[in-house]
Amino acid sequence: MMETRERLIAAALALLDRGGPAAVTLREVGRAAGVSHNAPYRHFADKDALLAAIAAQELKRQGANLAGDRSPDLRAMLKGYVSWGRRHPERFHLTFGRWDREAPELAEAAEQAKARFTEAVAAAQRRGELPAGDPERLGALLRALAHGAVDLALAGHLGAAGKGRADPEDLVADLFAYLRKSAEGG
Amino acid sequence: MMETRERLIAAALALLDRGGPAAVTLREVGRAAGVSHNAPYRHFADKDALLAAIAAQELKRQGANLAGDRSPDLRAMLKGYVSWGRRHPERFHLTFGRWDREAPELAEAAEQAKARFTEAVAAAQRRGELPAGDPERLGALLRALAHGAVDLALAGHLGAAGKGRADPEDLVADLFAYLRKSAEGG
DNA sequence: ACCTGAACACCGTTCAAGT
DNA sequence: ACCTGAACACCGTTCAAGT
Repeated sequence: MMETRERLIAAALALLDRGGPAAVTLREVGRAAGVSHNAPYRHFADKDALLAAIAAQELKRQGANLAGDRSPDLRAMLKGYVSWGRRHPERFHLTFGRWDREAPELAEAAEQAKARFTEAVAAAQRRGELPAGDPERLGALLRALAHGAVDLALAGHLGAAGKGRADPEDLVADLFAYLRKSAEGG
Repeated sequence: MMETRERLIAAALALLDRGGPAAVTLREVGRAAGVSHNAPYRHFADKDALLAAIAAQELKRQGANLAGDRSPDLRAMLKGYVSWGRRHPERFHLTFGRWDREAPELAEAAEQAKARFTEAVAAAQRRGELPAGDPERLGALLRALAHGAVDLALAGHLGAAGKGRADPEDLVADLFAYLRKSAEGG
């Protein structure tokens, strides 16, 4: 039997996916977890803390998916990020939205993910696929593009299907091509 | 004297800036506008429609700011977008967040802004500052980067001040540099 | 055409109390 | 240590009624 805390998180995650943070009512969470509507307060400070726990769990799962590979490929990491965001819009917005201090475990998970990503950028630079320079800053460029492309696509601001249509995957590939060309040209 | 509808939008905008969409309660909006808490329903279908009206107004204002210049500079447009987003986080999230059908005037304002931007991209291409190719797709790359950089910065995911720190403005400048180099190299 | 007061169903949160 | 039922203040929305 799952612990109450885990059941609460699982129930909240299902509600989040269905209708966003507004649909995550503690009453519905409690009902789905088989407890009263204020039992969550024994496990989380408030509703925001419950949502922060979901975000931390998503961040850790993404890290775990990549932990299998000894040195994960940069393109694979970005592809995974993009496809996860498009598959789970509400988790994407929650996880990479604003957290005011909230849970320290969230900040730690984010820091680890960033470090892994920066390492993959440095590896790609060594292979000559990316231009030289501070890998953290180049990594920020790649993360910002992937994040923005997914966010705009989810909001429908990237253009409808047809002529000028560009998927987030296309934009990431475009940026890689420009960066590689820039690296060779130097 | 402002029309009631305008006073409602102005009051809602002030509340949005202070505390996000959750702080925009129709009761508070009505109080600030000097009407009852359900008078807004005479002007907007519901709370979401009121928020959509704010988003449309912001989009139009951004367009009006650029309308002064006959052929607005691409860098200036992106700089304006970034600084607006950083100055008004709640408006940024609302305006470029998800709208489900909502108001048609919103989609129209967004379409106009995109067209103006694509034109500026094409002009920069003619000047040789950007590589050749579909201007709409290259524009999507630039918009996605600027949008993602602002969003990550607002959420605190771009790194704290210090070593690897990169502001959205820095990332936009980096991308321009890579693209120019890529254009020259070809 | 625009506005109001009362009412309804819902929500986050607190609290005294139970095991 | 964990959970419950009742209660409080708040919210979006509807409705009958007013000018």
